[in-house]
Amino acid sequence: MTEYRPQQLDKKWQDRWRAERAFEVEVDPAKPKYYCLEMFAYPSGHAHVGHVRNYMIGDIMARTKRMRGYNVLHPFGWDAFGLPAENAAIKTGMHPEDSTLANIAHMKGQLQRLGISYSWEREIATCLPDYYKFNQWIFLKMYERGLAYRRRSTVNWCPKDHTVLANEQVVDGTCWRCGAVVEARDLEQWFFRITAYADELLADLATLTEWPDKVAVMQRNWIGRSEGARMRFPIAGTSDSVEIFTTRIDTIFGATFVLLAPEHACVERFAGESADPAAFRAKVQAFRNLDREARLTGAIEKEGFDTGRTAVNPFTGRDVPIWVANFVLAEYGTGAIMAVPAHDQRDFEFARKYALPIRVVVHAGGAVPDVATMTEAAAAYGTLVDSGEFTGEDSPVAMARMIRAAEARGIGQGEVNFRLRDWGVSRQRYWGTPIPMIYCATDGVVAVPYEDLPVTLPRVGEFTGRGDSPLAAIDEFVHVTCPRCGGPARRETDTMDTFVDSSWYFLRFCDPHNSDLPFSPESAAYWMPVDFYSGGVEHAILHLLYSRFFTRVLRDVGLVAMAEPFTRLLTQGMVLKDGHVMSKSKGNVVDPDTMLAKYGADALRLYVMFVAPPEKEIEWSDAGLEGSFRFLLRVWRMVDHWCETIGGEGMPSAATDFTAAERALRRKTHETIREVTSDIEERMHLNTAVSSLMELVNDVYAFSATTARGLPGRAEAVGQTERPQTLFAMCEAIDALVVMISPFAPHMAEELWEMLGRPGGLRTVPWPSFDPAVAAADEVVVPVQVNGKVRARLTVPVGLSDDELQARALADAAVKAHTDGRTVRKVVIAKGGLVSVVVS
RNA sequence: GCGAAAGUGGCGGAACUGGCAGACGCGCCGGACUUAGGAUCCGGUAGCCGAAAGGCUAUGGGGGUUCAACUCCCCCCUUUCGCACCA
Repeated sequence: MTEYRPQQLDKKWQDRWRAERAFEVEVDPAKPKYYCLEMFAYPSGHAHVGHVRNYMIGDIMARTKRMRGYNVLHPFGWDAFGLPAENAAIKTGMHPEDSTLANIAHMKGQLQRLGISYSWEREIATCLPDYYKFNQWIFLKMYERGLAYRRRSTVNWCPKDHTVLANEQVVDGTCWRCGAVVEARDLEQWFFRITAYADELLADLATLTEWPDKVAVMQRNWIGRSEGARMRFPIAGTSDSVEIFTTRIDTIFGATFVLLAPEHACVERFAGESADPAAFRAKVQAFRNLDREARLTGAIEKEGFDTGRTAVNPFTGRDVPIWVANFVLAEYGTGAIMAVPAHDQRDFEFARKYALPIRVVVHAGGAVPDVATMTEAAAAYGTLVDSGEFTGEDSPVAMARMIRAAEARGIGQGEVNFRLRDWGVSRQRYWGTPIPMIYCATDGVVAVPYEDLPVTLPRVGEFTGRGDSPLAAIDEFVHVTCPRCGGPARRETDTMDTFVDSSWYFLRFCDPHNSDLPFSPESAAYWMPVDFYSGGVEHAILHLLYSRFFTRVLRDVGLVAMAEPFTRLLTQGMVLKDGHVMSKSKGNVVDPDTMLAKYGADALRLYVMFVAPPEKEIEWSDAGLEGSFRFLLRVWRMVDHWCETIGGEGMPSAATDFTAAERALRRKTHETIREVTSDIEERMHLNTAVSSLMELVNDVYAFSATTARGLPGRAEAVGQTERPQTLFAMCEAIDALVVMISPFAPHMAEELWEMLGRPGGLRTVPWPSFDPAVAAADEVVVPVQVNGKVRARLTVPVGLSDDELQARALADAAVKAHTDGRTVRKVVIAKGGLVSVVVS
């Protein structure tokens, strides 16, 4: 009896895999490829069980696909730039580069100890110049194509620390560090024109058939396409006009005032032309600050004030007042709306509050709303009334006609609007990719030439968290000569959003050491798209949308052929402890290394896979882990018990004369092969794959008890010769078991395979194949229902005719007891093999 | 408020296309082996009635479609997640 020592096996096989470069791959056009990827990690320091669950899930797929004959790319890397390291530097003084590299080293060790089959030679870290050089390269390509541009935009500004804050650093409207009330401030910032791809990003969601619906829906809502019209309302007494966007042009005869966002360009102009510009501007600024604060605390009261100006409703010709309102969004549409209080709830509340006029212009079903008494807006489509030549038409028809009329008169046109906005990528931070741009007094904005890349991030000595971007304080960095005129110039000192890093890293893995290009088109043509991608649902919108955007840009640049980077997506559930998400601050993390010391990597992997389907959240349980460990012991004992009789390279020759017990075991073996294969590859139900393996083990134990060799630990007749058929059936079952358990428990499986004397490392062994002839039963149990209740189970030969089956069912004594004295109205024989008798 | 997903034994979960509800595991109960068992092996385990055979009731609640519903349809409740003034 060989003892199971998981810690020794973990080390033995991990060392051997590394020495044999077992998981390194090259492009091989002769073999089908499979690109299996888990979202790379932010190197926070220590991975807990919640993090590593995802890597285990991917590893099951990678290891299975390898044995299924695929050339499997399974890489890993580090999303190594970001705010936490910089904040830690402010607090502890440790340089972000030092802390990040130390964290990476530790976490890499953790993953290796779990036996995740990564191609470590392809490891990348986004904070290294050989990676972020190509962030800059892609940025320049974007700039050339007009997809990267600069404009003023609002940021959170802490007036005390003189610094820009990220949204998550704003707590209840105040600075997270000093508590000062955060202000809105306009800065020049770089943007990526993701909206240029909005239509394509939306339409192609339909092609992502192997994504969870949930994620596609979230992206669809995020992009938020809406069809409507843009209309010009002339400003009374001027030759200018206010442009509005509406999706309800059919209600335009009820538009009784116009509302502007506080940031709207006209607002500043009206302020300047007003009697008391200072008072006017004070009101506007109050709205802007309140707006940002309220976004975090919840709904705000709708407020506004009269600009004193009026516009002309182009359809009614009447003058309508122009107001500024705090709930109108500057970023959406034109930043101005026509208010139709009778048919829009927000406009209705506003009109009631400030006693503005209301006109009903649409009648839906039911009572006609009365302006004097109505308590809410009537938002439904209906038939137009009091709408001039459009009166009597239904809303959808009226909308189309009104847009045509507006276009004919030159006062507006149909327009599609998106909720999606361009992506602001500037960060006034240190620990990120420098934006490769230069500002020259003579030449203006100049791109850094490609041959000068990378613009290397200089090492900053001290982090105070105050003032501008830390890079702005480094003279050698800021002062450059203009690449165009050679004169003095200034570098951009902002860095890029770290979402840039993660928007193309999956492409870098195809060719991670390329120093000329982000990756070669040939490598991407072979490996892309990612066949299986798994990660947290918290990335359902931004990361996945940005990655889809980048892939399209790189397609248009000519580096890749396809548009969608991820064929199949799995969003894995979180791991909870005591009902809460694991986190260092809550003190409820489960450290994988603690579990490894006790049970080894295989038991931990098996437990996490078995306890629930991958996409569901799980509650950590020590008892469950213990149970998985016991199952592995059970496997170990059985294989150990049989390996001297069925071991070696020669399989017992296939016999024909099987006993019923041997046939039953072979049937179970092949059924298990079928179920485990489809559970892993198709359904990703890893929990039921494990339970199928458990059932097989239970059957092997039952079969073993019937043999001369008996059960492990109490072999009464060790050495007695078994029938070759018995050896064949046992050998077939155990080989299939060891191979199929290997994605879950790779170290133990390798060791058992070696103990069995089988040639080759397991990754080179083909996955067992399902033989339907062996799996076919010769008898089946058919339940018989009478009026929907099961009253008997008949054991009948396979292939019995429906007529014969019906005859036997009705002849059965237990069935008769429920049919005697009644009339059989109907007998249904279901495809699945079930007889349903209806009596009355 | 809008959108999405989910609700099954003491617990985690299974049931794939409408076809035997509760696979598999944890826990618990019993047996074997044993100086011992918290190891191992075997068996039992949804609830209620019954000595048993068997019967009845059960998949959040209420209706419906069907020979047959965890599964499909309608209404309601609860939970989780996402979006949250998008004109």
